[in-house]
Amino acid sequence: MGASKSESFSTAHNEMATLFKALSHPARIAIVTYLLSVDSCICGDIVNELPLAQPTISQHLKELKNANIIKGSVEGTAICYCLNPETIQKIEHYFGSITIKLKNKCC
Amino acid sequence: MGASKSESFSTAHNEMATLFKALSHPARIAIVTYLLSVDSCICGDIVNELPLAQPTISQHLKELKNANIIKGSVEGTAICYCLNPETIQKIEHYFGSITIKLKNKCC
DNA sequence: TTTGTTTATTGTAATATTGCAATATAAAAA
DNA sequence: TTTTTATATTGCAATATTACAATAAACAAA
Repeated sequence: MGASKSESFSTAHNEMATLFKALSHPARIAIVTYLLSVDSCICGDIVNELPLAQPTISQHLKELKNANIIKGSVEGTAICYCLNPETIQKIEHYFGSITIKLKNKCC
Repeated sequence: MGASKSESFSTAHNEMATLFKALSHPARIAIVTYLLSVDSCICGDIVNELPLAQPTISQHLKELKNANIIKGSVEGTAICYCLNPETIQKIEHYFGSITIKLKNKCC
């Protein structure tokens, strides 16, 4: 095997897992952190910032984009990437509701 | 290649990536959801609940445990698993601080 | 048009993950 | 002690991910 049996799980569970998978690599966390720390958000800046080759960064950006964690807009030759607040809030809400449920439990 | 260049990134970035990787599979999301929905938290119940074989569940539980997302305590022959509130709060805080930073930005 | 700049895609090698049968381990029950 | 019950480990096949060189695509500038 090797393929995960995603069809055996609910859409909601698969959606959350997909979001977390997009964030499960240090380079992608570094990209998110970088996008938060700067005003502009040009792809080339990310390539200069991270210790990875340009095709690798492009691949990581694609995964973040596919998961709707970032959005990209064309700015002439360059592409400006930024975080998608909706998706961030979605994840934040997920953990918020877990915390509420945890308060009414013990172990 | 195939190995991620984790040594090129900060400890903080690697730690967050490790937490998200632990949550990046629908079976592990389903386990977290199940633990939140029940009072008891016996391993065998999880095996009955999920559409995966016992060794596979055991492997997923191990990954959640390694990431400190769940804790397990021996109860006779059985093992009682539960969520670790500290780790959940850590992740919740991560997104909380992102949201705050995002409010002071535009795209 | 040609050249330079920026980002994406393709192809591929190295490594990691997933799933499970078989088996091991550990503790309770008989 | 032997048996049963519950969970973990091992070994392996199928698949996915990661990284990057080479190349392509898209667009601006000369």
